[in-house]
Amino acid sequence: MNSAADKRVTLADVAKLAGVSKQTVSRVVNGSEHVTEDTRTRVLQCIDTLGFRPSALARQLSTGRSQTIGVVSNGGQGYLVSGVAYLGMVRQADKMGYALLIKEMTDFSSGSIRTMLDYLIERQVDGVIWAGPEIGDSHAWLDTFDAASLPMPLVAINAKPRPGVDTVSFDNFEAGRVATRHLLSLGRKNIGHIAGPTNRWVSQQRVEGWKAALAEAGTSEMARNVVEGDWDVHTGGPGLRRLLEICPKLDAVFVGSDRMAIGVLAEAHKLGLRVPEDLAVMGVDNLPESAYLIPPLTSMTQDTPRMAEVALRLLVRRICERRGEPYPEACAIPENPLLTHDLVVRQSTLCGKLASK
Amino acid sequence: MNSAADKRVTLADVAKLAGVSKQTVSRVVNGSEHVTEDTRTRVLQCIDTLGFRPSALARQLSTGRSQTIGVVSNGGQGYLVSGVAYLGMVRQADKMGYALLIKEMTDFSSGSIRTMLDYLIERQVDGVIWAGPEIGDSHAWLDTFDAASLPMPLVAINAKPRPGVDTVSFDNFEAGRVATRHLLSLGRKNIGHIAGPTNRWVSQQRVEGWKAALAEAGTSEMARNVVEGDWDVHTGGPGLRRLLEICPKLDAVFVGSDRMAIGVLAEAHKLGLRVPEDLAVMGVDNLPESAYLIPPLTSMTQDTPRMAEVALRLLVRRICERRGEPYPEACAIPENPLLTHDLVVRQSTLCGKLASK
DNA sequence: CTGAAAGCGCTTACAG
DNA sequence: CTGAAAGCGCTTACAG
Repeated sequence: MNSAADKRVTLADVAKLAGVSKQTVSRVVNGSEHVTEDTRTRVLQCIDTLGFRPSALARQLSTGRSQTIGVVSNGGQGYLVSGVAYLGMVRQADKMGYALLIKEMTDFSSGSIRTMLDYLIERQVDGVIWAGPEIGDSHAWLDTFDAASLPMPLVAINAKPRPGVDTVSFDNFEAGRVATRHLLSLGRKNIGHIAGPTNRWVSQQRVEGWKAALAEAGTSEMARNVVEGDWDVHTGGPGLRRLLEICPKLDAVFVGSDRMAIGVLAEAHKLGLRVPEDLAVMGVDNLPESAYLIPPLTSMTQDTPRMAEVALRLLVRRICERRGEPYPEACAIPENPLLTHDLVVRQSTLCGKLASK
Repeated sequence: MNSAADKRVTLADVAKLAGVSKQTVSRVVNGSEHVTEDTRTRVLQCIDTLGFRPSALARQLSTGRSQTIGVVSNGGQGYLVSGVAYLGMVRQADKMGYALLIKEMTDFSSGSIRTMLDYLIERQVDGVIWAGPEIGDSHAWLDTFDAASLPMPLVAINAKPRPGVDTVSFDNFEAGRVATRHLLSLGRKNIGHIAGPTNRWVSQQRVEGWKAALAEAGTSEMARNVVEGDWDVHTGGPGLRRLLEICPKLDAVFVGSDRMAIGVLAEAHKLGLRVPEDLAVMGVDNLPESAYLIPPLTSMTQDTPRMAEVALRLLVRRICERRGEPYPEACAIPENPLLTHDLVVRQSTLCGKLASK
């Protein structure tokens, strides 16, 4: 009898049963204080017997806020962003009372971007996280983006900081520099770098960091020892082989991702190169698995869930600001924060001798 | 001037400018045929000049459909489900014109479940994917679940099939059996199993499959060689050590996840056990990395994105059925399908001699 | 082909 | 403390 097939129970139904106005029921539902304890309990009871569930849709339409944040990603390529980062976002969104509306983009033509933004506007999301990785000129539209042209605030993650656009990214330049310095500090003389795709902002920054470290050490000639991978494990091996062609005396390699580094370790093993004695290897990401590789992999920890969290908080801050409301303390995020990686040294770069220098 | 701060442009605004009724504008927006080419172009032009974006919210309220599917997950534990599976869902949802509303649960008390369902009802999602892994009695509520009590259909993934509840899962029993048969076929006599958490349905099924294979082979005495892990890489090593205590002559191990298998490989290496000569090792998941481990890992491929896709299609089918509408061909999914894993044999179980038997 | 009316289920001022 | 009215922006019959 109380089946879902029945018509939806509305505020009006409750009001009628309780013998009050919709108004009053609304007050009870929203916890207004201006209701007698008497009527409140009566209304609550009617809500219960009728199994009333307020329609969020209707509320959203009248209040103009959807308590929803749109997340635009590109699933195919952003492995980490799509997986681990979601966890950070979902959790944070939940805490702040927002739901996440997930959308995916497959190309970044200006038409597709317009369509996506229009969709989000139609859905009236309260804010947008632009989570697609910056590939080529995929984010070029942000260069001329006028924040005021969008009815809701937008925060980009893992993209190049731009004036007028909120961005939460890792300091990939610094990551490249710290990694390279580490290999230099081991006394390695022929270091190579297997970068991520060269059209990625993240990769480019890491390459710049690597160059900077080499320059600091007066060894800029190594800068040509760079090959391109695609982040994925299967490009690690071929990357190593190409590096060995460029630089046969290669004795260390800074790999752009732990997954490619796994490929490098496999290839080194196949080639009979001892790690770290003959070849020091390090990656970026510090996957849970990395500590258990053979040998355990030195890496740069990248706290992706944290990036997602910070982005969400910043977004909520912007949402509140636009509405002229105070924002929660937790949302006091600095402008365009650059999150840092941490170096975790393990056996793949640490051979007894050199380490204890 | 056309800033977003301005009031929202509505159907009425367009109607006024075009000198027609809201009605007609609505027809144009929704591509109705009963509009003169003349008025259509005029209206379209007005839409363009005004930058009109129809409010999905308002449409949803009047049509009663949100074109949104609620996905309930539990981020902390469902690494794969939360990451890779989302990609399959998002993609499929997009194709079928739905957006995904992501929610996370941290506990499975009946109160939390009720709250979550109420939330989804309030949001008026068109359907629900229940994606939390089945842990202990987390899904017990489904045993007495009356589908008609929910205003929208629900599909559970990776859970025990139950009468009256749509479920899309892997055939983990068969996976356990196939894996164990593989190790038996190699001539191994002392096989062990590192299971996932014993309170997980998935783990239990695999253990049952493993027992079944042993029974078939008349070697049920091996069935006691089971220890529990938590799916994660760090429990692989300890798992192996405990197995060696139980069964010092251990010569093969069926590991419940590739990530734990990575831990096992690391531990075996540390103990001086040769893989596969002394110890054959295999996992489940067939991660991209697994082919590049040392040695390359035999595994059972688990197409998680496909599970997500299938679940979404089945859900869309149910949504259409409830409304008495025909459903897309792609949604003709069988009831409670069990997806299968594929055995991928690699070096970690394949030593020359035994393999060529 | 086109339009006036009523309704989706809430909330926001405004009175009492 | 409580209620009648108008409105959020669209769509669904019903007429013409």
